[in-house]
Amino acid sequence: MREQEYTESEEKIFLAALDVFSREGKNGARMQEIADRAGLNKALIHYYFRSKERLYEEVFSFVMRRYLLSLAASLKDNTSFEELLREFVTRFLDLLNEHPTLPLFILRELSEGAAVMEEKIRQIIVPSGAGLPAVFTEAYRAAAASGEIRDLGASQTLITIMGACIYFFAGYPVLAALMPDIASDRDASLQERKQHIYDLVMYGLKPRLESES
Amino acid sequence: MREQEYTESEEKIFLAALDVFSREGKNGARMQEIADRAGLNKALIHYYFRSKERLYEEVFSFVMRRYLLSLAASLKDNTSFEELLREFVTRFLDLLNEHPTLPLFILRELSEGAAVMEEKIRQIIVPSGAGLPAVFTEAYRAAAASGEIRDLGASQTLITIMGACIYFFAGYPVLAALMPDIASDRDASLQERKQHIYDLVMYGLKPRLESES
DNA sequence: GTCTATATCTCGATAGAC
DNA sequence: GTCTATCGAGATATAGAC
Repeated sequence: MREQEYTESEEKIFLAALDVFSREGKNGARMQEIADRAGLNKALIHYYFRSKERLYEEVFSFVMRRYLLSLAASLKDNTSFEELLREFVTRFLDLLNEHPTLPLFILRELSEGAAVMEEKIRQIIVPSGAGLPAVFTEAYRAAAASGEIRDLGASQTLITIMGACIYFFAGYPVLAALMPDIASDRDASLQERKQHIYDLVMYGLKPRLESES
Repeated sequence: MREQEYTESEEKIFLAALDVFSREGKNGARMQEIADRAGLNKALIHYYFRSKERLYEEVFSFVMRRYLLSLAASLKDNTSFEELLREFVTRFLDLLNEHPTLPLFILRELSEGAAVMEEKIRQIIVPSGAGLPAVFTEAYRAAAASGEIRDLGASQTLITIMGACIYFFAGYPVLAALMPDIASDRDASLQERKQHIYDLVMYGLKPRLESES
């Protein structure tokens, strides 16, 4: 929520919780493990955060906000759609690589919380992320209007780009098991991935002269 | 595992477990809820499946196998890469739409199980899914060799396609909160999605004549 | 095979000393 | 603020009657 006003112990707990919740999920996480990892005891967690539920909420809000703000930031200050796309893909993949558990952490919460959390989700997502699709959509429409790209729908395109980025991390265990070339050098595959997504999407959006279907 | 040799009660339990585990995850699921939903009692679950862990494993294996086999099936018997792509996207999205909890169910397990499950994962994935990337890769390489498409890497392209399909479902709560146009008509968005992915990818892969960058 | 009743245990939460 | 010790809810798992 704030993290500025945190005392030293509070922050130790928060960081430990971030770590444990990311790996184990809300239900899988154990207060004891969080305490151990923080180098403190369980009682202190309750002293500062009252309950597991509240601690989790604070961690989730923080993660979600960081995630959306980071995405939104990478969309600002680009001169062309082409530059925006390259910047977005590069920075998004770098962000995910720094925090590989991040996408599943968020997605899992959304599926488990479903109905109950829906309202809370909106409270977090909309303020932090409002800039995200707006900036992208605006840039997309401008580029489409000027003829720089085809209009396949801004939202649909953004979903495709994000999915293409996220799935590399979220689905990595499956991918690695199925594709030896990906498993053999993860870092190289990730770098290739930046170029691949940018290339495929940009090429797919650019109008072509009168030729094939 | 088999489901053929199941008795009637066994199958009731299995189906109830499939339902509950899909919605709640391994840790969130309660044996009591599975028993209630099966119209039986907890003791019987242990009689047939011994423990929650074993029951979960059987459900997970089944889901994973069905998922991979279904994907692999949609790749067979296509005459051109273009047809294969259209068929794959359409059938994959239909599969996910029928089982919207499926992607997160699998992804969650992979993240939680991580190190421990890695070996078991391979035992399930590789046999069931071996055909998947192989068939795609072969078709991709043939099309690339004949000049029908550009060679951006078969694995990278497959990851992009799968990610673009899966994220619509896995990330739906975020997407719906951020994009009013998606939220307003989910079914229509899903149908658009089929066309969008096919169009963007196919157009992005097709070589163009000498023109712009 | 199926049930009820219960044992056993894990974990979140609290009490209370310091 | 921080700790140890412990409670009590709720979950998995088992015993044993039918």
